[in-house]
Amino acid sequence: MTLEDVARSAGVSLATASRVLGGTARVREDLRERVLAAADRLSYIPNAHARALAGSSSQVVGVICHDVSDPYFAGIAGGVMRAAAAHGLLVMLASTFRDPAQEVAYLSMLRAQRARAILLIGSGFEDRAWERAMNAELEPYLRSGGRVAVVSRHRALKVDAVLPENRAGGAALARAMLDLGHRDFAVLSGPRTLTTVADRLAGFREALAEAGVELPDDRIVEESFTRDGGYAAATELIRRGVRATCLFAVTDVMAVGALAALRDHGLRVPQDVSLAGFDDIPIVRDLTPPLTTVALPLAEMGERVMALALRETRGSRARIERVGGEVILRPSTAPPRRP
Amino acid sequence: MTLEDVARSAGVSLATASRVLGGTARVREDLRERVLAAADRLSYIPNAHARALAGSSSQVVGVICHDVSDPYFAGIAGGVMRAAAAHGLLVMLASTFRDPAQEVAYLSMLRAQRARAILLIGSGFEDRAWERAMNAELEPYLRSGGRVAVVSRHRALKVDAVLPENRAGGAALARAMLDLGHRDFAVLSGPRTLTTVADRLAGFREALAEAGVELPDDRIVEESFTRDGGYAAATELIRRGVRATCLFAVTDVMAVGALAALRDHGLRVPQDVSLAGFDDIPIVRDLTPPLTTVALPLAEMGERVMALALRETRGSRARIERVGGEVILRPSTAPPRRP
DNA sequence: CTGAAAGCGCTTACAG
DNA sequence: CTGAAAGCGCTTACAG
Repeated sequence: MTLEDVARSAGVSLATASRVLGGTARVREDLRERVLAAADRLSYIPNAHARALAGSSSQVVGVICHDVSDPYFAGIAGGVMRAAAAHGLLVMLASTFRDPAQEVAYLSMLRAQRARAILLIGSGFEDRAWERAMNAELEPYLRSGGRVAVVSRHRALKVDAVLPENRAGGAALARAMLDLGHRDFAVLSGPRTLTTVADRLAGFREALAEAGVELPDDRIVEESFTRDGGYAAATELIRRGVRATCLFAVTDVMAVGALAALRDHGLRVPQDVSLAGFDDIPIVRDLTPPLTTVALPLAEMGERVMALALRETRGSRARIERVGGEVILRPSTAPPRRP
Repeated sequence: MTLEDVARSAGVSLATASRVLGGTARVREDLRERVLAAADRLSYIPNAHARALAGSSSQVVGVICHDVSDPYFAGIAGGVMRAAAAHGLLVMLASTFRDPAQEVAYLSMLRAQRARAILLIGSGFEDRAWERAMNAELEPYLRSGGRVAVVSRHRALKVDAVLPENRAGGAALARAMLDLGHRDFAVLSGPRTLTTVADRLAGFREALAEAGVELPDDRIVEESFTRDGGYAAATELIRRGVRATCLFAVTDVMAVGALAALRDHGLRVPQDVSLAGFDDIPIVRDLTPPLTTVALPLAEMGERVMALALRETRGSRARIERVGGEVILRPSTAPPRRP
């Protein structure tokens, strides 16, 4: 079932059938109707590959994230999908499972697919070789007219970006905890090669420093970026005998694990120790206690990064859209108990 | 940058270059190396559209689910993505946001993309018109060699399927609750036009009936399939003054909302009322109290549905793989308090 | 094993 | 406005 069949069945030329179905040019009303009728009658489905090959632009946008099953990415992906639906676009979604090499490989596959735009969702890696490899893929793609927009990375990639204010958010959270009266902190961190982690940590630390509060390196435990990583990090802190009154998990997902670890070790939150996260994934308001966190509008970020990728760009410079994080105080944090 | 350029640069014919890069035929070693070197030197990226058009099969599989940002689908999607990566496939993911018409529309777009396989994840709708429209898309797709596999639906679609044992799971959960001593139940249900809901409910009800316990219709509250739907349903139950000792939320996501509602109304779980869910999404073990549920191996289901879609199928009949649900008793359920 | 050529299903200048 | 034709970038019989 090809356009050829439709054209023949409608008694018009291939070109006319194409123009009707593609909506690319005005066609006499009666011919138009005959083509439409024929297409319908034959249940004609255009071949997207032929279309793309022949020049019409692709309706596919590629999205690369670390892991769709992580609530943070799932939230952003939800926004991306909604925006895609609104524009009649199809989304190719790839999960790298945090493997930099996979990220480069997917980028290459997406280029081969001639995706109209590519969205990179999630923290970049602070890794020279990776940056070089990424740029080697990105640059020719951009030159050939491809559009790239990212959420949450910046450093070496000069493309449109939606940037959560990780640093400012970390700092605001630190100040909020200082206001509560805390002076002894510890951090449950993810891999610091992730820019997101580095930024949140830096902001948190700076705000503490401004208040004259130190955060020694042994108060920072680095674990994997998952619920179990959070559990392990909290456990390690307890093992070290760290006596902090307030814990900052660099992501909510890690905070969820930390909360479980604290409970398993008989520590009450917030009576014995306060705990705060970052992101405001949907579940954290339903934890016991509900989690203090820095809220990011995940779905909206997804919609905005898509909008950036779709905007007309006549050679204009990379656009950066900053997304503020709002500190939301919930019962998981409280003033420290006076000894 | 086309294959033509690579061939010229390597001093071979287009055909030879194609054979080397496509790995479709044996080529003399020295020519082979020249082609590879040229492709590398020119940073050649094949055009997937041209490849697909010219006959080589597509490397794309389409996945349609209700909502990626829902933990249930995110979990399954994670398994799908992992399987896709293992096979070098790209995944086109579409979220229908539970709109049957969107589902049909995406199916059509995926056909246009000539996806090698299409995966339908999530409950079907009990809706004749929808079934007819789906079959109208599916049938020609299958006839043209497309592969289709589904998770969680069956009725009218005769294709390979991974079927969670919703009915048996609902029944097993009911029996477990009966064993605990409960006799007064209520159900927080999602839309019953979703086969998944209908099945879980039926199983639950049947097992109760076998034990001589009735579940009157006014003990079943139907709300949307979300956290807020669960909250609303629990609230409605309380408003009605229903005096059940055990609540069954047909999905964990709804149970999360229900738990919050119960707490907000001053009801303790499980002391005042027991609560159980279904799915075992990752978060529920970290709730307070951890939630009793029927565990489904979400990621594995994703991997299995992909395996089904990729298997050789020389005209064999539809294969059904059943996935058992395991009742996991956690602290959210306890024997009813003796009045 | 290698190459010239046809063909995959469309779109779009180019004439008319 | 409409049609014949070239061309998009590949793959794959078909000869050699």
